[in-house]
Amino acid sequence: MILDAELEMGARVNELALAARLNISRGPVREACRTLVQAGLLETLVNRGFFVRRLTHKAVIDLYDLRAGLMRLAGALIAQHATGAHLAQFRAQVNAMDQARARGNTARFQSLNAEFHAALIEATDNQRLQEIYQGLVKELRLFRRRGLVSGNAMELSNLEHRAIVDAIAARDAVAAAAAMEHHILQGKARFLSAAGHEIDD
Amino acid sequence: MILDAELEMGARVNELALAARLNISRGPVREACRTLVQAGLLETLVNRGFFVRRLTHKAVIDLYDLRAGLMRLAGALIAQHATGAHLAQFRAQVNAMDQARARGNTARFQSLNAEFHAALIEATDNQRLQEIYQGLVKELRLFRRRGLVSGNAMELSNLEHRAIVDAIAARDAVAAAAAMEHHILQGKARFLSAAGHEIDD
DNA sequence: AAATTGTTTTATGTTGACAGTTTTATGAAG
DNA sequence: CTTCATAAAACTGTCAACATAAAACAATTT
Repeated sequence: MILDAELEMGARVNELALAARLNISRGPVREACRTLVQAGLLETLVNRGFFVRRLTHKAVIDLYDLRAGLMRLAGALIAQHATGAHLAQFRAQVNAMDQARARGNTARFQSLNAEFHAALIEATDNQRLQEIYQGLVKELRLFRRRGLVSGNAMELSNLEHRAIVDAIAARDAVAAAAAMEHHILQGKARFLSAAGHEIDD
Repeated sequence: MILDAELEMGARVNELALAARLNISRGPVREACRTLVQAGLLETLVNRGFFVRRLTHKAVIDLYDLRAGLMRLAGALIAQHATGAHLAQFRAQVNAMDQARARGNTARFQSLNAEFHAALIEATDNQRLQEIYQGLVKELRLFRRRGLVSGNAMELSNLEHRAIVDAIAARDAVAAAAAMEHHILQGKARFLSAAGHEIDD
């Protein structure tokens, strides 16, 4: 509900209403909310309840920096560990994104883009890194008014994707790390310059 | 209780007993456990309860890699943002660690070491980075039989600390990032070579 | 009319109880 | 003495109710 923007930022989570809607009692609702607090999607105020976390501009920038750091690490790890199957998958995903871009299908591009990033993180074979990264992505989704992406941005983004895959294929950990970091920081720059119709990554 | 090793790895958390000990009911205990699950200190099995997380050797290695990546990012951020007051604090902490080392006071060295790392992370001015890093440190404490550190390891460690502070003082983000990463990866190497009497960082 | 105070309403924090599952204990058979 | 089946105990998952704090509203005063 939070990620689908059914609950807007700052909104209070009514435990009783939510429990009624889900046909459960308040106990499980509260336990779930505690999980979401730790995940960064909710915040809690004593005797006032749970609220959808309000992300400041700075917090979003911080999250981009964090993602850049994690993705940099991911690049180095993948370059060391990736199998041929992984590389084939990455190439297929990048090609599919080019097709979506050619058709102007931004929604499909974004969907494929998220899958590509998830596949990269999975290939690191670092469970905790996956968990933390996916948590950050969810937090960022709090802020993204999912939408308009220019064809130009898609093209640039996918060129960066190719650079990443090429570095991994060359088993060049340093280059892969740099390409990953650069890609996320480009996404951060797009967010900063065009607040509103940014491309996700 | 988990971090003080009062509950050993793999142990089941008895909700009723814990509630009785704390003079509260099971509800708050369960909510706290849910938080600890998300923090990585507990794991949950349906109809069986909460268990202190069991860290495999690989999971510890993965955590070191993650910490290295986060600390690398921290180094770059600090080099850009640190104030003179920060630098003075860092230098004082490193000097204090040298004194503790000279006296062979390993406990104090470790305590100061933890403070130094916490101060570094704070200086990044990135709230989420702080939270995630401190979470990782807690996870790693699950594994550390806190103890014996050779004087030699302390000396090497503190030399790395000085390299970090010098790079920050020079406002060299690249060097600071590299020094940070190197420091943590050295810690990882110490863990790998000497399982049992490793130095923490 | 604005502000302040008192009252009602709403919602959270917590508790104790119940149902269902897992674990442990018990006892019979091999 | 071990193994398996059965019964008892213990514990988790969930619920409904109570107590308390905050918010909303009404009435009084300035």
